[in-house]
Amino acid sequence: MSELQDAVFRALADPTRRGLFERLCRQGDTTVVGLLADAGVSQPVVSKHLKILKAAGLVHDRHEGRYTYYGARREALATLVDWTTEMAGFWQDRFDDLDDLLKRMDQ
Amino acid sequence: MSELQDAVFRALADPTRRGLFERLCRQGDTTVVGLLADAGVSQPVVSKHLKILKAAGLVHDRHEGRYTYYGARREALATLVDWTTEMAGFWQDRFDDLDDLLKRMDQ
DNA sequence: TCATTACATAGCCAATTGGGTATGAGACAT
DNA sequence: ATGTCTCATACCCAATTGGCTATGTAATGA
Repeated sequence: MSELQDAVFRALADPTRRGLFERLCRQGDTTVVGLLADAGVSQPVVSKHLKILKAAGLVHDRHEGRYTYYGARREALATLVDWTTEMAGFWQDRFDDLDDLLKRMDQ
Repeated sequence: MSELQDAVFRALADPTRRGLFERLCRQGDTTVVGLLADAGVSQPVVSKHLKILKAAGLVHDRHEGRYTYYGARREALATLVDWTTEMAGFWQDRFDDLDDLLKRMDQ
């Protein structure tokens, strides 16, 4: 029901956007042209996707001269984690063996 | 890049589908009519969404007479957890790098 | 000053998506 | 045997989405 939750899930649903976010996680702050290289789409499309990721709180931007550096906001992933944890929680009430999932989440 | 990962993210992007999955997590195996109550959409639409969730491995179904019971498949959440963990991991790595860098600069 | 570079926005279009109604196929009850 | 109930599929439609090109604006460099 949460507005933010919906924005996060929706933003990460597109593979191009997920790819952009992944690259920002891997390599830190990057300019649009920097991201353009392996994005597989045109520059305006990259800008549009970044705008959507920003609206979902998944990235931040910083202007330096004519460059705009984008970076991942990993705190936003908490939305995903919280939801998954909640779903797993409902399960814990229902089943006894959650080991595999819980072990993964422990890491 | 993973086919399954893409299906999972895409399936959970829609609020109606997420709602269905949530209810299955909360209340265990349920029939289509059972889910129909609070879904806010017509029965065929519920069936269609369940089909998409099933294709993503997020739910399973079991036939009993004229009823079809759907249930959440917990293993599928591992896809989400793994991805999130990986993204968080890159963060950790970069943090370590930064730490390392700062230590070098201290000398 | 003028060209170039970095980026965002606007406008366009085809494909996908999420919803609907109509209908068919089994299972069950009367 | 017939009607009802559960569910899935087929088909249709409007809205959204994801891509493109063209263009504008600001910063930089020659």
